[in-house]
Amino acid sequence: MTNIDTDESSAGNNNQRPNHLYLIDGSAYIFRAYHRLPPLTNIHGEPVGAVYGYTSMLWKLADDLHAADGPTHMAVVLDKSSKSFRNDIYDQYKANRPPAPEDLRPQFPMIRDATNAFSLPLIEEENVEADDMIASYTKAAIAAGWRVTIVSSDKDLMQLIEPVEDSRVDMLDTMKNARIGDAGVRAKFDVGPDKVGDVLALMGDSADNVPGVPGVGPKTASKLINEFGDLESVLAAAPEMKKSKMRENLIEHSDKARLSKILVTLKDDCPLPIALEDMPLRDIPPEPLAEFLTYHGFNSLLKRIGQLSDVSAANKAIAGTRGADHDKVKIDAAGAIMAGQAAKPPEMPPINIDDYVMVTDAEDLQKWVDRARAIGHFAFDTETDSLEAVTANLIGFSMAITAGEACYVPLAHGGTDLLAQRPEMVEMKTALDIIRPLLADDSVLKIGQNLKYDKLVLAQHDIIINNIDDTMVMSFNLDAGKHGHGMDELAKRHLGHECISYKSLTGTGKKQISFAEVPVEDATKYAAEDADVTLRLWQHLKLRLPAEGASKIYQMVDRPLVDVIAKMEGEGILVDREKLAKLSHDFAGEMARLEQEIYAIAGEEFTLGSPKQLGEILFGKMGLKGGKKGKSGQFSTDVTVLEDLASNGVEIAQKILDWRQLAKLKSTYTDALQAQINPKTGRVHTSYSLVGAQTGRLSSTDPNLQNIPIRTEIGRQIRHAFVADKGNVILAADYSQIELRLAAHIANIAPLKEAFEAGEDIHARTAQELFGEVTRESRGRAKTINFAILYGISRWGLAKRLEVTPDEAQAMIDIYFARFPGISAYIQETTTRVKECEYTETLFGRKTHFPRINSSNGAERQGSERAAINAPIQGTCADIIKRAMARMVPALQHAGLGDVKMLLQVHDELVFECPQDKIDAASKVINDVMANAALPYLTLSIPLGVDIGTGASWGEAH
DNA sequence: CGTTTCACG
DNA sequence: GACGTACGTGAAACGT
Repeated sequence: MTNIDTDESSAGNNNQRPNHLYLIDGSAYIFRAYHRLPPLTNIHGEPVGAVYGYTSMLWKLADDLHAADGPTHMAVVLDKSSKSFRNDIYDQYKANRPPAPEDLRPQFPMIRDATNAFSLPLIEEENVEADDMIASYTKAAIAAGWRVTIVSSDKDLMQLIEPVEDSRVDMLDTMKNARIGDAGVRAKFDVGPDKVGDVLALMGDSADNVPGVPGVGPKTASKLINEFGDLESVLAAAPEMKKSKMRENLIEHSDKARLSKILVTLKDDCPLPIALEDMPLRDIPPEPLAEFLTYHGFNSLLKRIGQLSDVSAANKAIAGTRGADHDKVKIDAAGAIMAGQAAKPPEMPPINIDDYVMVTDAEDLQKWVDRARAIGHFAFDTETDSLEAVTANLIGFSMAITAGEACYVPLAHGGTDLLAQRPEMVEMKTALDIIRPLLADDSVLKIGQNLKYDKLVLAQHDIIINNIDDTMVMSFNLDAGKHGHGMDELAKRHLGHECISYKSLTGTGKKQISFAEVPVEDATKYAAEDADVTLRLWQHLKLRLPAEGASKIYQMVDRPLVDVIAKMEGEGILVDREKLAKLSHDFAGEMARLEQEIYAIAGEEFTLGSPKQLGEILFGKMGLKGGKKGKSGQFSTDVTVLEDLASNGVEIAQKILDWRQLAKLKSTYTDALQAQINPKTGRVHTSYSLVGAQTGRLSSTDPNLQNIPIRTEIGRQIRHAFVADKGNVILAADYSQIELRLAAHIANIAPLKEAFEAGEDIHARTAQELFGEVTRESRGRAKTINFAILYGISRWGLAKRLEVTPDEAQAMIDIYFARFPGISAYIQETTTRVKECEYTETLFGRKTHFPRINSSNGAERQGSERAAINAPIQGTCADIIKRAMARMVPALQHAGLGDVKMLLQVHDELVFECPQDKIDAASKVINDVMANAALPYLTLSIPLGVDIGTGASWGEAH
């Protein structure tokens, strides 16, 4: 891990610091990459594992470039031929090397292409080894007063490090992400860098066929050198040593040792083919690099091209604004620059809950508001009596102006109970009138943790919050997959602070009290702390956003969505209560009938909803076959098991399946939804979480409106209960096959792209490619395989789904990969990359972290691998529909369709409530916005198809 | 509070 | 040799 100061002392005086030359030992890297990476092939079928590894390594360095003491000059050094002066003095030198593997040889010229693609100078001289060239350049650079970093892990090169604590030469091992200086050499060889040659001469090097002295290995060699000083002294002292095999060997093989010394000593006076000054590091021109990446289909790198400059700009911004604070910016395994959790947060006074102020009169409040306006930003938080924003009552609010400077404004403590003692408070209306203009002011930034909630609560009081930053969303854009994004967790992680728990104030369970009943003194500590912590978190996270390349997704996609989602939740959707009640009643009747039949067959009554009891009845008492026990030792009774029984004519199984379906529909939907109708609005208001799904999708709770039934006719009836208000229709617009389209684009699957371009039935096309014919059967299988591919396939998983043997499933996978070579390249490239940097990215740069991708637990690791294959596709889909949503509101407004309301999002579908006379106009706008949502940032190689339907209910609109 | 099942994309 | 085999979610019910 490399720590680089970005404070003023180093970043602020770039002009004065010495030139810094990075010398990349390209040849050594190729071999390591070749052996370390799986045998990847590019889209042309050429082996490119080593090329990919090499390209990734250069990429990492490109990030390093922008560090404060990063390179000013850079060059790649390659071996041109296998011969050098060493072969003239010792014909056995490197003679034991096997020839390069067949699939590595064609990669050597590609390494040159890669180097050229990065517009880096390439040094390769006939009859000169790369090591000697590196030694010569190092010597010249040091003589000129420069610093040198050798990008290699070759131990021979360690001789070039200066034997002092602050060596001007160091080595960088990009695979281990380690920097090696004088101390690193001593740790490895137990001698200083200047004695490494002597140690190597004694121990020899089997890889290069350097003989050394028989019987002397690294331990003995360093011991001898430390005792006698250098090789010649060791050899001279040998006759005086006490009699041993080692003494004999030292005497007998002294010539070999001297020869070895010559062989390992680097030649540092080679003529320099390019002058030092002629390899300055410039911005990397994107075109040649893009061309190279495109040719090989290195798509994940390709789409990150923009970041090379992004990172540069972001880092400069940090160096410029940070000034006095001493944060470290470090380079992680991926080379992404992170000011991570390990970094100390910006310096702030400690959190002291006794410093917080309670504001109880209007003049005081006005002073806080004026101060917030003067500073231009503040943290804000509302306190209410409910988690449900649409119905929650406002109890008070808190503000934090600077770290530690926070207040709470109680508004409705003591409740409405006339007997209760009401504490002194600013009158609600007065207080709201004072903060309303501030919250609406576009020039003052409002910082909050999940501000969507506060927006909804305050919307009840005609307060609009403009210009926001949301720490929860910021955290999600930085750390999705690493940890949760709740405030308490973030405070602990980033500030080392344990927040006062809500429960400690209100209690839990039966005894729980409303926040309005919490004493104002306690409420002040709690609420002001929330605002204070939010402000501190913001100061921490806002620095990380640009440094870690997360600004784009935050600013372009997720931040604008907070307003949009709040608006949708506030609208809610109209639900036909009578329809649901009737369904509940019908389901209950049918369930009762089935229940009796089931008990009759089973011969006893039992709890039908208990999988445990059911399993015992079926496989124990009735002795049916096909019982599988899971790890809990319980019989499984899930659909696959019951369907299996049913298809074998087991009557009870089908009845249980039917009962189960009804029980599910009734409890989860028809009963529950009625209870979710908001009494104030008469509509159902779901709550969307912007941070709920690691891939960037939304999730929906209370109630979940993203899993309303559709697949079965009986379940589908529930959709008919979601209706439009008078004079309106429900308009449902969904992306057609968007995940497959994006997979075709991202993995560059030519036949699928053609099919989408031509508007073909994609599963039929897949069936044609795979099985040579399109039948109902083959199309169904093709559909299953298509989805399996998106999810990271395994032969066993596919076998289970298709009810074939794993071997047959594997055969289908093989054919699929052969017909669509892009997909296997994508899978290989994605898994390789995620193993290196532990995150994936969408086309819009959204990161999802996979901290368990290198787990030693196989199941855990493979699970992460499959998720990582899926994440860029699912995540890009989420990005696209989110962009469509953010643009939809102004687009409708602009078209004079402000009364068309966006109500729901279901991953690839948007549901609107639309005045009957505006269906055509709205359809056009909605289609336009959705189909073009990727533009202009991203031009896809496939069209995005949108299907739109309308009807009196959601069910009819499909 | 964990497990099982099942609703959706 | 076992693990457990499709990705992402949330809700309800059971049973400890």
